[in-house]
Amino acid sequence: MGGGGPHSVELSAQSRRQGASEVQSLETHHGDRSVTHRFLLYSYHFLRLSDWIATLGAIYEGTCIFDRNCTYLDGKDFVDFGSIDWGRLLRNHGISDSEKVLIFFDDHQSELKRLKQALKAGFRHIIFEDNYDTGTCDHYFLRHIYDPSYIRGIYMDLPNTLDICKQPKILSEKKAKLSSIVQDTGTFALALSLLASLIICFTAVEQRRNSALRGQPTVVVQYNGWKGGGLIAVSYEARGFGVKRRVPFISSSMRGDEAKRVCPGINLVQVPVARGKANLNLYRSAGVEVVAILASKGKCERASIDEVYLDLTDAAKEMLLQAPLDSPEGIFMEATKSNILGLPAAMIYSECQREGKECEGMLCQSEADYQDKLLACGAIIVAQLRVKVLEETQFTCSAGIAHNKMLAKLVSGMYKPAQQTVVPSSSVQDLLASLPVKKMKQLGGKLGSSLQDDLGVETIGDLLSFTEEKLQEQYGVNTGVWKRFWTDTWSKSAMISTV
DNA sequence: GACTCGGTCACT
DNA sequence: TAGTGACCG
Repeated sequence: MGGGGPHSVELSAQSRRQGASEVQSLETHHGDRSVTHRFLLYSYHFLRLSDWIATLGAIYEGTCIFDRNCTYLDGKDFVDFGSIDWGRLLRNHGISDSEKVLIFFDDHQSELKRLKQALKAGFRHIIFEDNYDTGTCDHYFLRHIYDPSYIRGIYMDLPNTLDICKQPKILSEKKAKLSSIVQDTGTFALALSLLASLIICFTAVEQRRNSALRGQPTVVVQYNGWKGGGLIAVSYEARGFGVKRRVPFISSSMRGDEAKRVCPGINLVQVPVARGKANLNLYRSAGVEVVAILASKGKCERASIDEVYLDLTDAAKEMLLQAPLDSPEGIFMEATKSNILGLPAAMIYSECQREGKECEGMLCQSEADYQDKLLACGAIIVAQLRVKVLEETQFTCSAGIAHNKMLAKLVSGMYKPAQQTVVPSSSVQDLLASLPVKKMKQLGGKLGSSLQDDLGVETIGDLLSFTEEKLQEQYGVNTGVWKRFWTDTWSKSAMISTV
């Protein structure tokens, strides 16, 4: 069933079963619509397709209709999309212009592979849909890397970012320092770090230990005696029920009893105890397992019990040398070889623009600069690593891929669980400009609050508009936090291996 | 009675 | 240098 990951076969079988009933309901539901255009269907499953058909109906009002006269390439008649003689099949349906066909992919296959095949067959209107629950699998495709606007609010363009603080009042000394950092960054633009963060490793570890907990809402608690114990980790299944470690606007944390009330079926796992205290060694060693895998691709720096930074600069450069990303062919080859694209994914929607040329342009992007290409390689490597981690440890993890640790960390949790987020060139400005100060590492506490309350700043953009004198007057720029802020923001945050 | 508590960093 | 506080997860 195509080149999917280990989940594909299983999910496809499930999807097929659901497909039969789904088709039934589609015909009933859309049967009274007037047919103005033939909708050719290639699919071997129809998971939640009805929703999408309805959506399409709204988008392409009157032009997209489910048609009884479908050719089903399904079951024993299955032919892979890329192997179908589309010219002949279209003619059989009286369609002469393939550019007027809308292709709808819901097959959880490599989007790049499909895009290439579709373009080759003359199709120009393509929608990719994917609808598995997040966290079950992962997915990655080029637009993530090459389309700066695709990932909202993330960008990396140091000179432009500096423009944010164009106030001439910045102390010349500080300015010089900043410039030197930027200069440094310019040369090291080749440097790339990324952060991978193990998601809720405590519950994941417990779920791996006890198969009965897998897929079940689970929390790890300590000090079971009072109100069910304090929550130290919450699985994503449990989060779906509204269980969380901290309850917003209420000073107390959620405890075991409260979790049980919100989610009666929840599993409370007692954290291991040694000498009367919580012993997290089990979870630490789980992290070590992951780091051991990541370390094969670059220097690792453990940031916390469940987070690690990985410097992929060399690995990315090497990949780029071996397979320059100038041609889509190379990208396709590498991407396919990397075995990341075939994995079913969290919901990703992409649509080629009306003109086929734009579509191809999106792919080629030969103007994409070297840094972005490195990021692209980094993203591919990370996807590979995450697959490997999943296979070898059963843990899923999220990752941020960026040119410095601060940005990587910042976005690593933007899409989760089990997803990765790339910080392409040209979006950092928007991100930082709109980033609430408290989201910035080290500004999550009192200092961040003071900045908001005293100076009225809401975003990093606001903050950067303040002069050095003002900030110094209020807080003193020489505090460690402040120095770290600048360093992490502007520099590559040189890796310090602690493994 | 109870908002986890231990690691890390910066400062003194 | 040991002690303290902020921050984090």
